Amino acid sequence: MRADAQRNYDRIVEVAREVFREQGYDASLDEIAKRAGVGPGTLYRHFPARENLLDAVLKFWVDKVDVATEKALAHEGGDRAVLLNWFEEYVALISQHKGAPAKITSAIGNPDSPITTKCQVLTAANDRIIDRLRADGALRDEVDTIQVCRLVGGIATVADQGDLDADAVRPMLAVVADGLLR
Amino acid sequence: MRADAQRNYDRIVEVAREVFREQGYDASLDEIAKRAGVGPGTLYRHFPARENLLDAVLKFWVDKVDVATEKALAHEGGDRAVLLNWFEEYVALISQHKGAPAKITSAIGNPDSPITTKCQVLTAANDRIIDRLRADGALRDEVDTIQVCRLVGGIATVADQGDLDADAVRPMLAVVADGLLR
DNA sequence: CCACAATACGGAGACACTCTCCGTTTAGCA
DNA sequence: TGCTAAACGGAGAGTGTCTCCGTATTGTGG
Repeated sequence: MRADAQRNYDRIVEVAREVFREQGYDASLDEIAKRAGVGPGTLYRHFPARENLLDAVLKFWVDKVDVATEKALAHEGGDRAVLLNWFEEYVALISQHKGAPAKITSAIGNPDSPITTKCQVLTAANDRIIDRLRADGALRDEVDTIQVCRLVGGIATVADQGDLDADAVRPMLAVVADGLLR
Repeated sequence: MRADAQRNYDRIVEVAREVFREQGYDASLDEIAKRAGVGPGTLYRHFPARENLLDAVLKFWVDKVDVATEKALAHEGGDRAVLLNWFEEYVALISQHKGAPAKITSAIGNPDSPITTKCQVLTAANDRIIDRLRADGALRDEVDTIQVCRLVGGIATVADQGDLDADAVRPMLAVVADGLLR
């Protein structure tokens, strides 16, 4: 990639991260272009669809997922506490900005999505937690990773769109956890 | 209301019901106006916000909710079967058109929403099912109606946005049911 | 160091949607 | 039938998406 192109690409992603956080995932792309000091044509050449921009914005976020997974695996307490703690982390991870939980969750299990690699990171993280709990014999047999991602993602989506706080979310996560544990 | 106003109102609702079903809840309101043979001004005078139109579209739907509730209460089988059967009905009820599960679920518990009366119908229906199961001593103590609506609504939202079919939804509903039952 | 592809830029503008304002029309009553 | 309150409807302003193409920049080979 040419040096000026790289510069613009990086600048757009940086600005998009900021604007998505401020205004949510529905923010105007033309405004992002303007704030980044480029024309709309430049933005759309680098990111043909909004989701491609989201994918780029989530680049460093992958590391956060890994850190959170490690922390969850190292969590003190019983299986239920581990699972609940992870669910809260998971919700926080996919709720970085308004509209993100829905976008991410609906992309899970869809290999054609521009953010499919990010979804794989998430499902892999869930796999690790689930494997650990399964090794303890704590989970029901039919538990499936993608289903878990969707269940918790659904709660995150509802919380995002209905402006619910953590106290309203926790008991819902507990229901799902209890439905998964033996 | 003047007779011509009533005529236009009814016609708009009728067309909206059709268009929402065809194109989802995000359909163009100007197109609905055009198809109904009225100017956009007329549509917006009757329905200042999109949600007001949704509210009107859902008028007869209330009866369906009541019928479905009766059927669920009369369901043969144990408590788990009753609950699962109701959840499937519930998902179907709020998934009449694309985008509806999210809109309805995020309005639950929000008295300022234009569709708040419709949400009350839904929560009342859930109350009846929950009361019945609670009378059997089948539910955990901390179960709360609004939480149940949100949990199942979250699944419906994810299914709607990710184009999941009933076979993918059922096991997720089962997890929630198991988390609610003793 | 320069010329010249190849690459990238950017903004004008087409298109779509939302929503309002206000001049015109119509219903229904006296 | 005539009058007034109610309702209509469409032009158009505002906003956002996305493309096309003339212009500008980069970096390489001579």
